[in-house]
Amino acid sequence: MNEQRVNKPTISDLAKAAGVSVTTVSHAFSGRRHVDPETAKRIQALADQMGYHPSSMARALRSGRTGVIALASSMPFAVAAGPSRLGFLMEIAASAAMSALTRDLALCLIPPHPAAQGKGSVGFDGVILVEPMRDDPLVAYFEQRKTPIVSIGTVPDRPDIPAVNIRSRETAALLLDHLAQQGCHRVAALIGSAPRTSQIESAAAYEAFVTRFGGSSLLVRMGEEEAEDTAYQETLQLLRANPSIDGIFAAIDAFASGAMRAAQELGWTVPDRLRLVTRYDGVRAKLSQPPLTAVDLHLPAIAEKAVHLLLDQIEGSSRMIEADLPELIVRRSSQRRS
Amino acid sequence: MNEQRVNKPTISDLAKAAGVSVTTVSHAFSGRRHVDPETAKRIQALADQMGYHPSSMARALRSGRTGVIALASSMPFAVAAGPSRLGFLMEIAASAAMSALTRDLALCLIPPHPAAQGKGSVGFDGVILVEPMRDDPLVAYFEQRKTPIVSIGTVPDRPDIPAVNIRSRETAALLLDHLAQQGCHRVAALIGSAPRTSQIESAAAYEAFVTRFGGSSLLVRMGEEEAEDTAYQETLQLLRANPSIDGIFAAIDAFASGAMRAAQELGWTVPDRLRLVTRYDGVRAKLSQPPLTAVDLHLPAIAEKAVHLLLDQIEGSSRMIEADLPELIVRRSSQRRS
DNA sequence: CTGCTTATGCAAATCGTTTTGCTACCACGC
DNA sequence: GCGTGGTAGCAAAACGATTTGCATAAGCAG
Repeated sequence: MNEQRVNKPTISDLAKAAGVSVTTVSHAFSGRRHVDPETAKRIQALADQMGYHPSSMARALRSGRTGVIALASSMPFAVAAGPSRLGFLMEIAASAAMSALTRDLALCLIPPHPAAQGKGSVGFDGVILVEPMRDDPLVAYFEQRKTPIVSIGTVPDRPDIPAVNIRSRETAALLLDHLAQQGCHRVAALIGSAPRTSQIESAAAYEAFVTRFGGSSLLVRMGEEEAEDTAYQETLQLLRANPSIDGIFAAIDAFASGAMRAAQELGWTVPDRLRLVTRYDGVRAKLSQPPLTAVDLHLPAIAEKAVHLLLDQIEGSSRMIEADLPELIVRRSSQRRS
Repeated sequence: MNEQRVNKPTISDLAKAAGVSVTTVSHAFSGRRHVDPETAKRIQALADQMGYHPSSMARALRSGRTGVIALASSMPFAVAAGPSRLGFLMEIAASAAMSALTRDLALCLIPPHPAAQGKGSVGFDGVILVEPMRDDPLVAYFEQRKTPIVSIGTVPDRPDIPAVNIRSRETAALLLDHLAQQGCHRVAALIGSAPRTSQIESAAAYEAFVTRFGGSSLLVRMGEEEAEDTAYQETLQLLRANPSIDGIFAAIDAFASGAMRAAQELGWTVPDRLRLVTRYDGVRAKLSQPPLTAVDLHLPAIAEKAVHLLLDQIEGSSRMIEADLPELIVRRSSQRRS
């Protein structure tokens, strides 16, 4: 009992070794109360020597914070693992992980695994939801567990949930205006059918664009699964039925890839016969042939804001944050003279 | 003190409500000891009604397990955040997160942030290292903290650290043999200079290939930062200096992208004039024009094995796991007749 | 009735911190 | 001698679960 285990030294081991009480050691580390600099130095040295690290679990229990936040998307990773939206989610994940770590938090990836429903043995201090849908079960789940939530992209119909507005309306407007400027007269839109704010606002921006510039609306809504193939099929139909189309706005980059394939198959050259633009400037946009005009959404900044907001949320205050304005990145796929 | 807080109900709240002791409640949940089915049912119902969830922190403290494992790569995310190896790492991350969750573990992403050196307030039960380098500081760090380690791709010079062998030698051999079969006589190799097993074994496989088929070695080693541009530059030089080259083996997909650009700029058509293959079958390989012949490394399976192995490791036993054999995916970039 | 087993439940110790009172002790001015 | 203030440090009570050892009761054979 009073032997030292092979295991990690505890605070009381350290206290004993230093000849002080555990309280003093604790204060020496946290600085919550003054301890004699001499003593503090001795404790520090001894701690290093013994390889003492305060137990995160004990600290968590006492403080009520695990120091872990979660990143969750309602889009099954299995779907995202096709190259579809993996890039988008993971770019956020990587940035959020960095932001979290600089605040001494760890970031957990939690896939919406069916088996994980009831379980989830780990407690999170908060969760960042990526582009949740209307009535997203993840929202319900975390609200029931009273876990603070921050959303990247507002939660449709839930203005009460703090979110980082990723400005999907502005993004869509940017792209559509660009197409108009490039001389497009008949622009179609490929938009996801899931009720996420980005898709809802993209659709709204498109409708506004159509009524402003005249012409009938050519909006195709489609599911996110098998996004590229679906978009391929739909675009084939769309272009055949509407030979006057000269521009396409794809609200998801995988849609753009599919549309590009369809256009090429029909012999519509991009950008001469058809201009094609998409929102997310990921690998797809960059590597496409020709490269796709897209929008820099400032994802790392958005992730950083989300972490920041979540921390506020955990500590009580709540508010909404606007992301930086998105910026257009013009590439060949939409330019007047190739 | 005896009032119920606005906060989460504890086990003793529940026990009081059910009219039993905390012990009984605990047993009812864990099943470590028999409790009357009647009582158990009542407790369950009450728990659901009150929204009781056992505190993960208390459980962690008692059991010594946080239920959190980490995924770390020594490749700065900042580098990976260019589209370079993001795909590779993140595909593993997504899969590992799923595997972890099915075992009731959470997976944390930990970027090698400079500021995170001394800190890291969260305790991990174990860590999965992705393709660590020789003398990787991450290895030293976690060894010092006595955190169980499992590596994806063996740690060079550290056969004692349990790892999932991702069979880089076989992967390289597969690709090189394919090139030979396609009629290549003079194959060059683009290989990363970081001392990771994948690169070391790729180089070895290449040298073996060269000595077997004759001809001189054309191996270019280059850094991982700015991978695509570096490869572009190096390939330009390489092709100009060696017009007889008819095949390139790129050990990193970003290298392949750069090489492709260089070839196209020099007017070497792929695959007619030059056949190009790479290891990782990610977005780059699939979206490249022409698409790249690559290898299915079975990353999800590898991630799953890593999690499994780590769990063994945490519980004591230790061993090495072989990944499934990699499989060639032939695409246009390397085929004899386009 | 005694002795033995099985079913059920409880009280208390434990995990490693943080935090709250409280006690010395010293020095100073009156 | 005595209050007053400041400094250093300690003991003990949380935090919320799990687990061990013990207690009670019932069932049953002898």
